Amino acid sequence: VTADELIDPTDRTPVAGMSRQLRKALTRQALLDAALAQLENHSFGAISLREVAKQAGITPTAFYRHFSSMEELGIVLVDESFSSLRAMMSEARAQITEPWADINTSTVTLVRHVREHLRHYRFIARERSGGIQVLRKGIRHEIEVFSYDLTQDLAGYPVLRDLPRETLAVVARLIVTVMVATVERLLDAPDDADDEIQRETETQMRLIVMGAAQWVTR
Amino acid sequence: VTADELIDPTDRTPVAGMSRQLRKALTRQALLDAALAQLENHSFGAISLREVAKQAGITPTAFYRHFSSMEELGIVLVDESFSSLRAMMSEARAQITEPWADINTSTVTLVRHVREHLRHYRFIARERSGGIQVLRKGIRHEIEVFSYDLTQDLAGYPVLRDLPRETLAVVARLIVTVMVATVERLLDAPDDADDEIQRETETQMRLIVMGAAQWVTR
DNA sequence: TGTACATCAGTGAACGCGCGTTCACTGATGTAC
DNA sequence: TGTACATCAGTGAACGCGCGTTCACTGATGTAC
Repeated sequence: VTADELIDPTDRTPVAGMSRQLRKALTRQALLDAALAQLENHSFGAISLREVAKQAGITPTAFYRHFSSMEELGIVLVDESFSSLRAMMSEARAQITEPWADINTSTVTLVRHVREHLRHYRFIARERSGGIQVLRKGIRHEIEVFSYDLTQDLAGYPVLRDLPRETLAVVARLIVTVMVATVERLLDAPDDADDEIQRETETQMRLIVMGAAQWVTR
Repeated sequence: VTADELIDPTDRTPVAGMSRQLRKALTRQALLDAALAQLENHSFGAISLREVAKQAGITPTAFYRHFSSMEELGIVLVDESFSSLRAMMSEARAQITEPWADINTSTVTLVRHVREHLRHYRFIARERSGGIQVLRKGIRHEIEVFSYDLTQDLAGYPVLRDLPRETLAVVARLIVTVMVATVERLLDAPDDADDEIQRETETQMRLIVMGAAQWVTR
């Protein structure tokens, strides 16, 4: 099996030595990629099993060898979308220093990460408020967990040390709200607006942390 | 024409003295209401002309006497949804006093207004990120105008007077982001969470304004 | 006021289309001996 | 190592369904005289 053969998962010509297991995994990924491609222009509720199968290079019936329904594929897509975000976050968490430096680092990282995973973020942003309940619930849950983790991180900053736990959670949810809004802006904006959006987000984060630092002494 | 006859716009039995114009207006509103009802459970891209016509009490073909397509109906629905919000805002604008009191008033008003216009807000919240471009664009435009108006209002507060105009705009967009997030939370939450959500939003708004007031003196 | 004609909101049959899902099948891969 | 059988990813025909849209129509409302 050469690299070229692996590169095109829609090539279903028999290849000596490629195991059934590997071919199946490639087709499965081709289905996920085909769905993600269609999701650039349509919401999840508007894409069809037939079109996804077609673009992945299989017949509609073969789809069922991989997923029991489009909904099941959607759930896998939510997980796939968040997994690289989770990886990014645990890297970032290892490099925490102090708020004012971290705000710059994390906003720059966020903007770059969105640009590098546009299709996943577009999917998440759309389906977060979309019509398919199970996807909406899954996405909201991931974001809640994210907010909770951020509350923990905020508690580590000396400048916020004296805030009650519940207030820290409110601040964390506010920050996540700003992050979500930033993602939405990036998805709508041309590439050359990235720096402008990053600066605005950074300003907003600084405002929030300044307000929070004042909070306890008001 | 009695009140009873006017109450049921799906009643198409001839009524002496009801003008064609009035009957047509009633049917048109019945179509908009039917669409709004279906939008409680489905995104706009997922509701059909046939179902909307059926629920409004007319045949699918008669739909075209009122709108050239579902998309056109959607645009009217966006306008209808924002009109009561705009009315609320211009009322609120007449009662501006000082930031700390206004934050409480406006968050309480927002929560109540969302509860009173649930269907419209749910439609807007979904389609703001939804798959139908013309609706998304329309909604984003309305929100931009809203942000611009808020920038003007903020400029009137003595405590923010010394902030540069562009910073005021950034603060205004941050506040609008929080408002949008609040609407989304209200749509997901049970009625008895309203007070909790209102308090959290109020806290977030106070944090932001405190941060902004500090901004100029940093 | 009465009559003849115009308007037009709503009807019902019909169309072609893409959809999800079923079914019996094919043939390469995998395994038991 | 060779043979016979099992597995199973993918095929292709077929189904019934709801969709948007067309068309010629009906009959109450509206208007001109």
